[in-house]
Amino acid sequence: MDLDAGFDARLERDGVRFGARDAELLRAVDEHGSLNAAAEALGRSYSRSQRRVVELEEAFGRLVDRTRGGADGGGSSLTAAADRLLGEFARLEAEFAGVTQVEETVLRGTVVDTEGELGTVETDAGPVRAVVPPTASAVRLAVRADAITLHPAGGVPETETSARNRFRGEVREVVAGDAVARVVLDVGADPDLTVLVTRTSVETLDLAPGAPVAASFKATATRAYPVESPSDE
Amino acid sequence: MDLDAGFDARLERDGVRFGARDAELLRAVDEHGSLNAAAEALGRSYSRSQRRVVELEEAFGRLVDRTRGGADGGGSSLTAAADRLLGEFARLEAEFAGVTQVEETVLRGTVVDTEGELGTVETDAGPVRAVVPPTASAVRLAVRADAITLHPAGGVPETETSARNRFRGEVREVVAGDAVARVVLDVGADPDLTVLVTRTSVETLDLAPGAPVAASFKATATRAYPVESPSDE
DNA sequence: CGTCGTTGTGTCGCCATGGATACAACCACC
DNA sequence: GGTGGTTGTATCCATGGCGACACAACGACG
Repeated sequence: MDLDAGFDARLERDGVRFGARDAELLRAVDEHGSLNAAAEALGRSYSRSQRRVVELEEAFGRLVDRTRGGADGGGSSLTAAADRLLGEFARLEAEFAGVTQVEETVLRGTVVDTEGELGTVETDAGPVRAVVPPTASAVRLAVRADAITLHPAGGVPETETSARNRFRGEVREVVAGDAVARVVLDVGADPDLTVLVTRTSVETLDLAPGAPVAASFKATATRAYPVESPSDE
Repeated sequence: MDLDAGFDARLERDGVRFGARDAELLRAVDEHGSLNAAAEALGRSYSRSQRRVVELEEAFGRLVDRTRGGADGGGSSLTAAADRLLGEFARLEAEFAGVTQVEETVLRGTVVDTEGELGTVETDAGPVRAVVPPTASAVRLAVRADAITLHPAGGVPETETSARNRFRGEVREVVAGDAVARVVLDVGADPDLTVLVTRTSVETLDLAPGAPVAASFKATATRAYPVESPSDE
């Protein structure tokens, strides 16, 4: 499906939302040294940009140090608070971007047991402990490729680690990238399990098609979602 | 800081964005059996809602099966495509929500080496392999609490697993929840490392204040961000 | 064959966002 | 003391999203 997942991140305080557009503006102020030049560079009107800064400052505190007059007419620069805000926003955006970019394998299963927020989901590849929604029996289980750790097939008994889920499988394919490799694992379930590891790991673990391997991932990093059809009345 | 992180998720195709508002509408159609009743229930105008459905269908394919006339006047129900779309959207939203909810520890460090998208970041707790931005030396390193696996202090040599990062630490605090526990670890760095594990793991690993323990996490699940101050010219 | 609650379609107007423009205030420098 | 490029502020206007409303089409059922 050629569906693109996207998002608009925001930081909120006192009902005021700091979004991508605001971040752009502050970055432009930082880059050009004045609100005027910033608005110009972004193709926005000065008046609106100025007002927006004031709005933001009412919620987030002083963001811009302004100087008026002088040989160069003055200018504006960011406060430390604005720097922090921008940093926080960048981190949030990067994290969201990670969600849309990292591959994940979706297994189908049914919840057979639940205690608190955790539950056990029975899948083709075996039982999986995961965070399950309060009321749902048929679920989809999404496991991020970067959340799975690989081990030698014979290694580490399950009790030795806090990763509660463990599959035994066979390497089907290794797609090596620059520094990162995508490993596709046959674990006896319909969709193969794709795992993201460093190339170093590919070597130390001797990952090649046909090799046996164990895959483990944490229950707390695995989320189950009610299976689509909301019309199951 | 009382900053709230938020987001608006969307699925996009052919430039048309399917957002939370659209999901609400489709769910209401499913629930009430007609577009009319759906719009009514959501306090929206029928005309706008109807047009929106048509817009969406131009990009995402048939979403609503309509019946006109009949004793009950007709009605609408969701197609399988709409169910899938809603499922996909719910998953996306849940995943984003996870990002804003799961705690993470942010370590400061400097990039000392880089190959491809990966790099080595030197931190107070030792070197960490992580996904690093192309140009940045001073970085913040965010590690999600649910991405860290715990092991007995003496266990598993590093080469045995694909988790390239390993810290040795001491349990400082265990906050037990319903089924999940938050473990705070002293790893010799300024912010303590918080880890999310199941209560089962707390028992099998004998996690209690003062206990020695090893924490490992994957390089591919660790992201570094340029340190805030964009004004470092 | 009329009824009734739908689905379609068109038109109007409200309102929020943001651009355009004008003008006052500022002030180091020449 | 004038100059120049800022920061403030006010006002008007264009646009888009959406509600309000009106009306045609539909078709099983009584």
